[in-house]
Amino acid sequence: MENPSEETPARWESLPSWLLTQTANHAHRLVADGFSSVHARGYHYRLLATLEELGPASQAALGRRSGIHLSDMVATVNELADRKLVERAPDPSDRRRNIISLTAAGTRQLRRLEERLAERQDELLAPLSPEERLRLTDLLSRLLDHHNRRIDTPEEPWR
Amino acid sequence: MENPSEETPARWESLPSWLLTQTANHAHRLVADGFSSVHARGYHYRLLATLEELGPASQAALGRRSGIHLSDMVATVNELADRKLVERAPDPSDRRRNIISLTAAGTRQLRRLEERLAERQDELLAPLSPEERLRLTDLLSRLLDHHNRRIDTPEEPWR
DNA sequence: ACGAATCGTTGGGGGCACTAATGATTGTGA
DNA sequence: TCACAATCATTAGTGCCCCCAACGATTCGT
Repeated sequence: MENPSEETPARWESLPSWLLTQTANHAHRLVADGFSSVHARGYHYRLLATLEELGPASQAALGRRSGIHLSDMVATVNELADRKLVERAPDPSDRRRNIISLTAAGTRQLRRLEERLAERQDELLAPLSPEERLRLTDLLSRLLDHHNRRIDTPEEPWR
Repeated sequence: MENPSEETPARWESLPSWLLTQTANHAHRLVADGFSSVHARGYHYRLLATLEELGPASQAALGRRSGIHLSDMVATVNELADRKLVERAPDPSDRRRNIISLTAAGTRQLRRLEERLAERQDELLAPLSPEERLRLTDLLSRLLDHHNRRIDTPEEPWR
């Protein structure tokens, strides 16, 4: 029969979905590690970065741009606001909304997070040559684009 | 590492760690979706597949092989045993151990899960040509190998 | 025979993604 | 203009995967 010993690769271990999710686990571990060294996690970075990109905006707008679910936005803003990295103020022109804005401390924190993030990219791709890194990011970008489109799909089926 | 200049997507969206984790999210969604159509999740598949590969084995052995944490093994085995997909019996030769074995129904379930899994691989890689798929899996495999080695710490420095 | 290691189990936690329901507010169109 | 629809913030909860600490019971190594 087979080799019943230890180093045989399980069947699923060559499946693209497995390779992808497991490699992503490592990536996540690396990045989360860097983030945790400044007491942050992914959502914090995503929110701060989106805030810098958009400028002051409502939680809903930030959620749409950053991919953070509206209901997770609340806690994320709370956490950042507690640490004065972000400010939450009512929108006078639309009383349903809060306007979230970046503080100076928030900007500094964002810079730190970007540093940690950049450091880890190299660690993540360590075994690949520069050309291979480009190929990988290209392939992944295309996959991601494809699946994002399949999900966003603003409905237009009529006309 | 170039400057993507105009029409900047959010800065982080071109980072390898982002591409990887987000693509993995799509992969996970696809697969989990297939699994859930037969009332299963990733751990169930991994356990059943490992069980078929190893034959009856202890929970610890199955955990090591499948990458499922020992403490998660308990619940996973419980869930599968409740549905008679797996059997848990004491090991007479080592009373610390349980011997887990696959039932006929478990094998049938495994076949179903493998079907769902295979179906989704194609969906996942849809936008890529056959050559590109090979390149992607090759690159990912190398990344995964690299990071797995850095973590496993195979104990052998000793005699 | 002793301490060290292993096994199963319990009971947590963190992070990310997601759903449902609610009250408040704003918009829209008939 | 007024009823209805849509949006916003919030709360409360789920699911999945990964991980940690501690425990009693058992077996192993020396």
